[in-house]
Amino acid sequence: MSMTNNYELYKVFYWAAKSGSLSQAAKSLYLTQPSVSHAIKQLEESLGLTLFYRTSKGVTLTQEGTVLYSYIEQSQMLISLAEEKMSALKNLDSGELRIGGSDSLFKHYLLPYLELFHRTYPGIRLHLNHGTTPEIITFLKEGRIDMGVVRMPIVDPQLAVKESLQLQDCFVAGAAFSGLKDRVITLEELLEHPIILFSRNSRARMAITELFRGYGYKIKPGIEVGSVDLLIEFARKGLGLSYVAKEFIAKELEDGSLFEIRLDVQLPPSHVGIMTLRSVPLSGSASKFLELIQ
Amino acid sequence: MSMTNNYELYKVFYWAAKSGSLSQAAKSLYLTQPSVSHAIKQLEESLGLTLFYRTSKGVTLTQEGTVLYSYIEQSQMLISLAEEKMSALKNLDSGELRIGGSDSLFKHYLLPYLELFHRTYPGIRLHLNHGTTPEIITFLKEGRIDMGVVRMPIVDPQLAVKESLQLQDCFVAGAAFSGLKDRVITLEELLEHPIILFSRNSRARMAITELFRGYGYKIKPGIEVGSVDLLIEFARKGLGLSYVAKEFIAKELEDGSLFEIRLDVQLPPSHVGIMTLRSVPLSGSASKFLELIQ
DNA sequence: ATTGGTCATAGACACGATCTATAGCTCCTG
DNA sequence: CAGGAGCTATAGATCGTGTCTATGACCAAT
Repeated sequence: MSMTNNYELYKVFYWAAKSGSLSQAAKSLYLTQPSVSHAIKQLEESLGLTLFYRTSKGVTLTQEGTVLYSYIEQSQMLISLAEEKMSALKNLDSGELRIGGSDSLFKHYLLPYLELFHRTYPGIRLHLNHGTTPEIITFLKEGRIDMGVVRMPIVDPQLAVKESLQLQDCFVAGAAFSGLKDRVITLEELLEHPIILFSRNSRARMAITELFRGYGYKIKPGIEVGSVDLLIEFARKGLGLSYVAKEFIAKELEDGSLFEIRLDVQLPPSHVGIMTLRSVPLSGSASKFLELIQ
Repeated sequence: MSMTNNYELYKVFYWAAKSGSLSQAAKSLYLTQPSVSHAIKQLEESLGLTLFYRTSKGVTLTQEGTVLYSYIEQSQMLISLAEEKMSALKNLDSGELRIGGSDSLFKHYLLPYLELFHRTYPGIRLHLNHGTTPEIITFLKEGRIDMGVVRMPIVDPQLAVKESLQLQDCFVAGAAFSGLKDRVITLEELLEHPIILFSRNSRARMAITELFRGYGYKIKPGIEVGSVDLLIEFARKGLGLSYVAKEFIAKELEDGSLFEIRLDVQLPPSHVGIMTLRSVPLSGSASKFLELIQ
């Protein structure tokens, strides 16, 4: 579709026009002067126009050459900017990292890594998209995020999932239920108390519902909340027993504002996985972040 | 100074990104698919980044590729515009023609040619710069005009001058001097009447002064004017005898509002020359106009 | 399973970009 | 005025590389 079959000629033209000398242009381009002379001639022939006045002290643009230069100069600038930008992207001086996940995982798991990453590569813009697991998967497949951080298990042939963290969920309570402290509680007894669970469509919620059903019980929360922070807060205020990953409440267990309820059954651990699209290479920033996490 | 040694790769990249298919790009560029595949690979390697996701139904840009595309697209657009513009310049659909000369020559000599030229090439912008002969020569040497139209003789080794029109200067008068009609007048008698001449620094003025001096007379105008139109107008109003090229007053001679004064000496013809810079190729529009003039 | 599309790879070839060498020109200098 | 130092243009040889053909691997749809 283009009339000139070699854009290289424009590069030569640009340098020749810019420096006003074919010899100078040759130096800038690491070519010899005859090469440049020839290139310009080729360009002139292919356009059917004379672009330069040749004098014994260099070259100057003709009317037509001046017009051409005004376009080519900008075009070269853009390429030059593009190359700078690409170099920045390569060195992770620029770019973006888009992660999907739940707020709780961001806050309680990824936060320190994100901090470190941001300090190491301050030029990379971080985009944190929160959503449910299916939403995250959709985002990923649409290319709107680079990776997703969700609870396992994930079964999807398009996704590469790497298990990265094991969580031990448990029931916890605050001072209001101190009668349950230091004892082993049965599921039956547990269910006599108000239960605080994560909202219905979450992975963790489905897992615990399933678990109780396996033992022949139906778990029915008194309170449903949308964030781990509220699970913790409500338990502390004595509104009920929260079901939450032990790793997320290390501080509260430490200072005694919450205690773990020991059950007569073993609650299964859950896993956090990092999903990426199997078929698609990672961006520079994404692969660097993955590296950093492990 | 540039990191990528071949801008051709960007062209290939552009078409591949634009069409989302290496095969398609190959068709657009009149290449084979492996060539395109290889070119993209080369570009990716030289940038150190992956630009495309390859799938079995084409390619799509990666994050980095998208960034690159945003620059390259514009760059290609500019080149494409440049090529269009160059084509227009070549076909004289666009461009400019800058002529230097005196108002009188524009009006009485060039006007019909300018009209024809403008009708033939309406896209060409005409710039008419008037000035004295030395000014015109300066303009020409500075590259501010493409050609100059002035009275001969011009002696300047840098200039190519083509004689294009012979003018016969003569003295004319209007009805007020009808006593001079149908007679042969001597120079002496002529000088008894008020004379209207062009302003002092003009070629025509210098020529006539010189001529009279050769005959031993000193010509001293009663009125000096700055344009041929005023020469004509003042003569018609009877303010004196104007010295003017016969070719410029064809209409007035025809309708009888002016008549030529016959002298006992032969007034030398003068010539109009078209000057161009000897060392410098003409612009497309300029050479076309020269062609048209002859 | 077959077909038709995609992109990737390998290896051969030929064209053309680039080089060296030289010439012509203009300007400047001793 | 001769000679030198710039500049660009030209000619011809050479080497590199861009391009091709042929083929493979993969995927999706029939």
